Amino acid sequence: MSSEIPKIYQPQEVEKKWYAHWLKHKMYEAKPNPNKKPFTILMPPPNVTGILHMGHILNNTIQDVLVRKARMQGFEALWVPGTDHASIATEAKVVRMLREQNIRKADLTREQFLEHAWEWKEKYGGIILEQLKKLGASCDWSRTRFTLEPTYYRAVIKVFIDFYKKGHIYRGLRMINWDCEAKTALSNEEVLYKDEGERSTLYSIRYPIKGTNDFIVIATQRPETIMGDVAVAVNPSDERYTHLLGKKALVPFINREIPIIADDYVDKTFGTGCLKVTPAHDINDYEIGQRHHLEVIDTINEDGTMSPLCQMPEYIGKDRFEVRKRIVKKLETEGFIVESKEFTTRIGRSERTNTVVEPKLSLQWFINMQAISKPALEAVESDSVRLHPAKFKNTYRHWMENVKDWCISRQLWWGQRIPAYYLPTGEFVVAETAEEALHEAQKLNPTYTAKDLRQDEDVLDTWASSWLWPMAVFDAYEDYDLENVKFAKENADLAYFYPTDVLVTAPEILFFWVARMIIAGQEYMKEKPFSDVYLTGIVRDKQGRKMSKQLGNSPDPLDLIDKHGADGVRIGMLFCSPAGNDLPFDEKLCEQGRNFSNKIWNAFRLIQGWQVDKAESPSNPKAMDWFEAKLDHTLVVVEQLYGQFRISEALMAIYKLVWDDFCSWYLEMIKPEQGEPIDEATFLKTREFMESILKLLHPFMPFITEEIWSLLAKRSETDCITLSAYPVPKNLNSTNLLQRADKALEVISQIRNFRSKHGMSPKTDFNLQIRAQKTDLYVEFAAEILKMANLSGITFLDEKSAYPLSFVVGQDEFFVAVELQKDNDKERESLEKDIAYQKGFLESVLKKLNNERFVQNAKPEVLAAEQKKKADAEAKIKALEEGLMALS
RNA sequence: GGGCUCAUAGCUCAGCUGGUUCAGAGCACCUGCCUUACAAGCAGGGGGUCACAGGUUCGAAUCCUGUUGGGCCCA
Repeated sequence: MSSEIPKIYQPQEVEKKWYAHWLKHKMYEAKPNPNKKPFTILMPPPNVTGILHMGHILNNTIQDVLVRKARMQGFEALWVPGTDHASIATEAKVVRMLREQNIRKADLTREQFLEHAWEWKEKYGGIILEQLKKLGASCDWSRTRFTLEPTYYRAVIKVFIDFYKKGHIYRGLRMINWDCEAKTALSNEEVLYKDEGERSTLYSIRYPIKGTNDFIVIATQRPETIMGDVAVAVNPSDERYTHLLGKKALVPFINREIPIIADDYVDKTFGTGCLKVTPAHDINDYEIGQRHHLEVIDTINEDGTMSPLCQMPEYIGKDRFEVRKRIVKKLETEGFIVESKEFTTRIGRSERTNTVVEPKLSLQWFINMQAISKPALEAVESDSVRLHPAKFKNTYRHWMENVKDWCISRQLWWGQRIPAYYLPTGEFVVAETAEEALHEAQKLNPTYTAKDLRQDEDVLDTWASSWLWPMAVFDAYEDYDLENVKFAKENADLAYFYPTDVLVTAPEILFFWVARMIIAGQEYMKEKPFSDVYLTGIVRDKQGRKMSKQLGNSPDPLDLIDKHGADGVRIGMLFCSPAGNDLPFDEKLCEQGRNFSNKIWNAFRLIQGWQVDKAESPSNPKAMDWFEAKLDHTLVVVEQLYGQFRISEALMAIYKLVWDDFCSWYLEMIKPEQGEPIDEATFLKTREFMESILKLLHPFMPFITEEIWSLLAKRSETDCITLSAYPVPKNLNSTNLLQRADKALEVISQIRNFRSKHGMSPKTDFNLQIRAQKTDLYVEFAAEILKMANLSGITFLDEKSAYPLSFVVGQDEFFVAVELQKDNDKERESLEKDIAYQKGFLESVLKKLNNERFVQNAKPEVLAAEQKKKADAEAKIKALEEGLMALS
């Protein structure tokens, strides 16, 4: 026994050591290799602001498993890592950081702000990738990309221009947050709400119904917007107002006729249940307006004063809040106000100026999706891109068939700035650089100078950069010839690694990202970006809540790795994570993973501790044949499961092979007596088995397998399991052997069961008498049965035994040659119960066999199976009844 | 409101085109063991009217219809 090997596996130093070793020897760097097929995975780039959470652990473990296996199977395996600049999240983070330093974004120029942002990115942006190394991720770090780095930036701009030229990009109206004081658009993140809400007044105002003396009473907190009203909406199920639907109401003062419409958005319990619809000044009203094809009347100017469209000369040019006061007075004097009451509401204020944010319709940039999404729908429909699990195909189809245009502009600074330049006339040109833009502008009017051009302030949606990921990581657009819409020169990486193989991501970004990548791939490569999409579940806590920082219900993955080892955590995550299903995470799963590590470690300790006797001849040929067959069989099963992306099931198959078949059965069969040496043939074969097992495990548990691999034999520095050849099955005609062995193992289990039932210690041996029609199976496995069941001998009988204690396996009867004080009543009861069950079973079988229609309709193999069931049951009943008779 | 999807041991899930690989796995649980590889272990065991109600069939967890209850996406 090698005393220097600890009894319990210690992952901490081992993991650090091997990860450094792999990187030192550049074992995960890939380049085009004509002698190998490529296998490529692109990491969905995590937010650069992110820190590792359980979702990343799951997602990246799966990717690592796939890429490590492919590498061992002889592919040129490439896993490209990187981060996403995440414009909204990062900008918010930087703004918050600056505020802590008493710097306001509004006081900075765009350039100054971006300087701070880059500084932040350099400092914190790599954290998440460093954390992934702790997990064991076998990425090619030399290829790490960032979606805002210069080449990537250029790619995004090029694509914008290309799409613009192709006519796929247009400007359209959309509701944004507007700061009337700063006269600027705000992102949602720049709008603040007081936690406790704000006090406001809710006015109930009556609008006359046209052609009657009746009124309808609406409730509003913004009476200054009534001149922008285009409808009154009520809930369709609100019986109070059903009779008014289709009638016209008249806006006070200006007497505009507006329809009374029904819309589900309206909350019956709020105010009077009647909503005035003002599409220009409220996002929800805007949507109602869209649904009912209503006009938009914008009555408020950029600076928050009333516009001429309000049709009230005395208010034009006056501030919205002043007008509110004056109009309330006027409504009161003219008898329109029914009630006014104070209430608490949520009011958005500008982070910059603290003014009340005005929802404002604004021109934004859109991509016309209908025009470009057809090939992407087709790619999934035809299974050119396969989704796992396939149920997402339906969801995908539905979305793609009802695809909406994509608003790609964002009111932010951190991101690729929209390359549109406005001219004093309000026209604009689109160009890659300011110089080119000027050039274009001068085509319109040669007198323009650089000063006449003003670049769009907004940046592009982050997804408008990440949808190019599969091409941009290979610098595809550096060589892209926009004029001719094709790649100008050969790009070796792109040619070799594209299309990639598998994308592993979350279902919630199936449309935001996956679909758009397919669209972009079809657009520029005329080829899908990947063949298979593995959609993972959401990691939840035990109560089923999504794990999030706000809830604080997510364990820190690095703590878990510290406690259970990276291998343990990886295994724990995968144990219960079928594709597409949520997984309620429980730290116990990592413990199970850790226990498994320890089991493997101890199997290694056993083998390592053996003394080898070269003279000895192999004493366990049957056990070796059997395990060889079992291993081969598992290899086939595991390969199938991988093919179907049933990763957790593949893991479970390997888990059982290792724990049950290898440790509990095989090693126990061949284990020499205490202090005895093992014969060399068995030792070598067993070590070979161990190596195969380690290889099977390596994609799941890279560290412990590398460590044991290095200890199991003398090896050179670069002879690593991570680059070793994955095992392949040797002999596929082993089904018969496995079936026979199963039966032998069943007998052993039954003997153990018998002992347990009769309170007999496993240490007391006895002779086993077998009455069987065919005894060859027991002769074949005699050595194993004797050892595993601790028997003193096996004898075969033609007759019933004199020993009354027996059990039945299949059609064979087994007698335990030992004098036991037996409890006749208990024994009889147990036998009678068994007989009753068997008779019931036989009856159900006979019912089928006696049914003419069954015999006629059932397939021959089904019929044969039923007949065998009948024979087995009859034999068993006979044996049990004999046992019962012997008792009396 | 529209679409998609799910419901099987205490928990997490397998169960392909209906028929002992049909009621299964892992964990948890119970019993007995510190048997020198491993108590983070060994051996054995008990758990389910397959959400509910109908239907099709010789036969349904599996196919059809409805009900109920979850989840996701879009609005």
